[in-house]
Amino acid sequence: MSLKHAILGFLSFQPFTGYDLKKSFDASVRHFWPANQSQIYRTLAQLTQEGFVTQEVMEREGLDKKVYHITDSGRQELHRWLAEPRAINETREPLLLQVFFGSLISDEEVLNVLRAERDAAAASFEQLKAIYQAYGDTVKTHENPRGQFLSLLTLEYGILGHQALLDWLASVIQRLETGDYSLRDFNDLTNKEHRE
Amino acid sequence: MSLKHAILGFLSFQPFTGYDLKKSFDASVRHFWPANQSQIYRTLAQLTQEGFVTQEVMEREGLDKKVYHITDSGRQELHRWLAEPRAINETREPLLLQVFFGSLISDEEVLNVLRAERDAAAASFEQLKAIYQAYGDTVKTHENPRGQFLSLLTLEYGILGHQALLDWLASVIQRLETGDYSLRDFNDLTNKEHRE
DNA sequence: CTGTCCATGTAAGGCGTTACATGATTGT
DNA sequence: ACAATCATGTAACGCCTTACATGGACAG
Repeated sequence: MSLKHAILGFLSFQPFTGYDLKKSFDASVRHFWPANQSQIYRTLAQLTQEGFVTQEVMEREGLDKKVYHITDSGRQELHRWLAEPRAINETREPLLLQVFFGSLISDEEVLNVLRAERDAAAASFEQLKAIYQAYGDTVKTHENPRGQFLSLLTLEYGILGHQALLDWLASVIQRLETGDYSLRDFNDLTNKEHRE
Repeated sequence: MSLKHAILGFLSFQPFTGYDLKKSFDASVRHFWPANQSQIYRTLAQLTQEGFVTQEVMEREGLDKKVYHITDSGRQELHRWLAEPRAINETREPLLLQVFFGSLISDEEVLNVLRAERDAAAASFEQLKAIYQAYGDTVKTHENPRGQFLSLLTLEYGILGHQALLDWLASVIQRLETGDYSLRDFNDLTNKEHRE
């Protein structure tokens, strides 16, 4: 379970309450690992049970506040998970199902779906670039340049991915608008490996 | 639930058994919508209950064989779903968590993870291209050129996405190997919209 | 005095995976 | 004789989402 390890990751930086963890997720990793509140609380309970975190209870008016700390065995587990290559990750894309079965609906209906996707993708593309540009200069001055660099790489990934998506969407929309059923040619793509 | 609609999609082409549906998934949409056998059977039971499919029982030796047919209300539901724009789809990328928290492990450990990912991605990239090239010429001669074209577009998407991924991985690996913490410059990227 | 922020959780249900179980037919 | 293919399912567990519930503090 990756959510466990994402939480351990944040706690390895500093102790957090469930509430603050939620804010950290939303502020940094939500683009590639969204997490919701109830999930975070449940997972913190599990982590506590497994001995990977401990809770420090701060008495408050109303409900008590619980600050979570990572334990040594938590750090060990996190390290193990981070350094371990994962097998291929399976992705599910409802949009592609819509395209795949697109022959069952009209061109206008397909285009409607594609244009909506393009608009949404364009918006988050701009958003990612804005964040990227806002933090891009902070690497050298950051207390931990390597860590800052690595975390910004995830934004790079998002930007490049969105670029590829927008590219594809534009070309698909154009082909459908003109009734041109021609396919892209990928023969120019160098595949240096597997060649003799 | 998209699996429901993927199944309805296949059944809109022709009746299938659960077993054959599984093979159809594996042969065509597994790259963007993997489905396993028990899930398919459970979902077929649900669809039957909802009146979107009917079963035709064929008596056999051993267990009976059940062929599923889509109903009119199933076609209607499928159409509705296909034509409806979805909101943004959330994606979860364990690899990016590993990179984001990469400051907790060594360069060699990060590189190990990234190289494994690159190798896996390169393999599925080649696989996608091979399928694409095998079917690329069939559009014009296909009984349903539009449908064939649309289904091949999903392969295009996969190929472009993998290209972007491999691109990113190569450049990240190179920067980490040389200890170069510089970021990509995306200022050249045209964003024609949102500009005055 | 209304709403937002801080902070905690429970309940229920849907989606997905893994493992297990059955049993005939066909190919090596 | 053994394995693969055809074909069906159940059980159990894990992950994720949505909705609901509580309650003080503080700002407009």
